[in-house]
Parts: sequence; C-alpha cells; structure tokens
Amino acid sequence: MTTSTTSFPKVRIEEVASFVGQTVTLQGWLYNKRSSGKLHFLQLRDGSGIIQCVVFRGDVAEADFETAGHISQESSIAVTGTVKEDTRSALGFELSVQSITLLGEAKEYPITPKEHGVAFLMDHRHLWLRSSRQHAIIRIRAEIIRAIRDYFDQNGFTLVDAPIFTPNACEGTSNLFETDYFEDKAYLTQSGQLYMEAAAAAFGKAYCFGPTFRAEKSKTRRHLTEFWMVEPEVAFMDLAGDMDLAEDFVCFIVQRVLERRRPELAVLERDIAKLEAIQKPFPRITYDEAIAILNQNEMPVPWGEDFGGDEETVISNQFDRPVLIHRYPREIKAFYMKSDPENPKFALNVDMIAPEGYGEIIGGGQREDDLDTLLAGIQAHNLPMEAFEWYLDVRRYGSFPHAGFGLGVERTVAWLCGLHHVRETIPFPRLMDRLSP
RNA sequence: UCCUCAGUAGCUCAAUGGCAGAGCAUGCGGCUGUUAACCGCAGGGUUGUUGGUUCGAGUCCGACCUGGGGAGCCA
Repeated sequence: MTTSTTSFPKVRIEEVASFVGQTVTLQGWLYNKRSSGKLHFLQLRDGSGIIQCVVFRGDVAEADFETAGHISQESSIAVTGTVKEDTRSALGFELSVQSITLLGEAKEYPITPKEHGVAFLMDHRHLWLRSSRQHAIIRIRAEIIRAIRDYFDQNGFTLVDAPIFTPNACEGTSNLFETDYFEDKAYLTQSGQLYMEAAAAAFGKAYCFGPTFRAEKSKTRRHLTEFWMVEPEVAFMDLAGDMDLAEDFVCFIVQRVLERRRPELAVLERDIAKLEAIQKPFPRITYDEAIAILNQNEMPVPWGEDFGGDEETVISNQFDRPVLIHRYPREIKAFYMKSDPENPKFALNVDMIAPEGYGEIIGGGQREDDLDTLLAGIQAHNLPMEAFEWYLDVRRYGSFPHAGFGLGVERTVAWLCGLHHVRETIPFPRLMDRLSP
C-alpha cells in the first residue's frame, strides 16, 4: 500500500455536525481512552469540544491500531476518519477512524481522571485548564467579558483605559503594591475610578476595564490580589440613575450567559432557574433597612459598621435576585462619595450584593461635585492634597453631577458559575500566598 | 496577623504505639460498544523538617516549614 498524500478538511470538534458522512481530520489531545480488544475508544479534546473516536482493528493499518492502544493521556494526535451520528456518544457524533498519527507524546500526565486536592491542582493550573470543568469556567468568563464590552460599547460609552501605575495611594483605604519607578515609588492601581471621573467630563459616558491590585492579606473565597474590574462613569447621572444602570447591566450579562453558554453551565451543574430569576427590578434597600434585616435574623450589627461576608449572605438570602443597598453611613465610605443632601450622615453610594451568598459584586455611587466639600473631605482623611490637584480640576472647570460603579469580574463569574471560590474564575489566580504558575 | 485542620507511593487516601497498604496513574497481558470501562500481573516509600518521650514512633509531645478551611482587612 503506497502512502496516500490525500488530505482531508481539518475540522474543529464544534463543527463536526456539518460534516456528517464526510472524512475529516481532527487534531487535539487525548482526554481519555478505553479499550476493548479489537476496539479502542479515544476521547479526543481540541479546545472546542470532546468527541469519541472509534478505532476498529479491521478499519486501520495494524501499526495505527497498535499506536491507538498505547497513546497516553494528553498526548497530541491527529485523527482522520468519517463523522457519524451516534446516540451512544455524549456529543451525538463519533469519528470512525481510518488513520491516526501521534504528534507529541505525553509522559505520565499528572492530572488523572480521579480526584485531586486543590493545592495540587493549583500547582498544575497550566494543565488544569485543560479539564472540562475549568474549560467551561474560562469560556463563561470570556463570555461575561465580551458581554461587558458589548453592553458599554452599544450604549454610548467610550473605552478610556486607566493607568496601572499610579503615583499615590489614592483612596488611602486599602494596601497597595509598591514598585520601584526610576528611583521613585509607584503603586499598582486599585481602581481607575478617579481617572474615569475626568473621562466622564471628556466623553460623557466612559468606562475602563482592566486588572486591579490589592495588597490585602485576605484569605477568603472572595479575594484575589489581582482581579479584573470594569468601571463605568456617567456625567449628569445621579444615584438613582446609577442603580438603574447597574441593574440593567447585570441583567444583560446574565441573559447573555444564559443565551450563549448553556452547555458550559450544564458541565458545572449550575441551577439555571436561579439565573433565570435575575430580572428587573432588583430590590433596593437602604443601609438602615439592611441593619433592620440583620436584627430580625439575630445578627445585629452596630449602626455605623460595614457588613462582613456573613452579613451580606443573610441579607442576600432574603431575595431571589441581586439586592442594591444604598446610603451607607458617610464615615465608612471614601472621601469622594457625595453626601445625601436629605441627610448628610449618609453617602449617596450603592453596593450590589449577589444572591446565594456570593457577596458584593458592585460598589459605586454619586461623586462629590462641590469643590469645597471635596477639599474638606481630603483634609479630613489626611490625604496629600497635591496628589489630588488634577482630580480637583474636574470640579474647578465645569463641575457636574456624576456617578458610576465598579463591577468585580471574578465574583460575577463565581456567582454565575456557582463556584465556591474565586480562584477558579481567573486563568492564573494571584493570591496572598500563590504567585505561580 | 489570628483561629482551626492537615502533611504517608506521581495523585487521592488507609494503617490500636508493634511487618508500609489500597484505588487511580505508569508498564506488560486479556476482552468487538466502552462511558471515571472492566479483569490479571509488575514496578513504585528517607511517612514535610527537626528535636524529644519510648524496648519500639507514620501514630505521642515541642519547634519550624508547606498547604486547606475560616476570621479580620478589603472588592
């Protein structure tokens, strides 16, 4: 038999439905393998899906049959065969193999089909991403990010990237990562918000989307040291408008994931009904009402204190959709938050708490637009005035009411995927005590 | 930073203070429809480090290291 030079269409597994009856070549990695004497069942993975390739001894060259029987897990292979519909396969299709080529052998792949511990999997995060569960999570994350961009791009916002290096510890609230900057100090950004306020004056509606950094020694399921945040800011919008925007935005994201990522949600065994319940309007309660709920549930919090994870969970469990908590005590919020003119001891801020105990996914509010009030606030917080001169210029030259918020991508992904911990929501998580791979 | 739990084969875990074990993975063999396939055989160990108690320590005690869970801080 002479060597054939015939080549067949190279197809991705997600496309095989339109190649039924045709001979195609698939390229990918061996996910799993089962053998039964004169049959080898190869589960082939190519990033777009998994398909079962059936190698029958009578259909292939003896050397190819031997090869198929000895391919190790995660070796890369090219398989040529005929696409067939078959209800016995999870995908609904199979490949009847005619020839097979081993491209790159995998020796003793560490992640076996059995269970593993979190520490081991995190050490092998670069390989763990190949597994179906992690694959599903990252695809949903990608869809959420695309939805975020689509939402703002389609609603008149301009993308205005904020810097990663910042000259000072802006809000003075959280610990920042310090880095050497040509014999000077720079800090990794904790928020692009102040820059977005300047951008709102230039573009009316602006948003930034990028990584942010917090050097907090937080060891919880809701915290990363490096995470992604999207921050819209809108000129001439008040707190009520801000809440409308946040609500509409979150509904858009949830709908998009339900529309386009059903198979991935199924892999994760996510309760779809809980996501389908995410419809406008979201409940809106004040800080004082939230305190009352906590008192009713025997979890009293002294007035004037912020809520912890447990408190957020109790509040969110009262509702089947995200809850907006607005008007927190002025003292526990950042200096740039505008005070409520009706009652100055409250700030015009809002947090959105996700259902099912996933915690705060949005924080935002209306910004202080009065120059003198802002000057007093900076002094009261003992912040370096010279660092904020540019920020104060936004008030000096045509000040305007404006509001915005920041949405944490990883917490949103964890919520929509139904995950226990945010470390699985980002390809390569950075935690207090994990910097690799 | 604090509390708590754990560390034994590549991985997941067993082992009354008394011979170091199993499943998966790996290698070899068997099976024509397997679904974390199954069956048989084989190789694979400085029990995290260190000091102590004891005739004897994987097991008990101290310190340290690493990791999990939680708290605080934070989003």
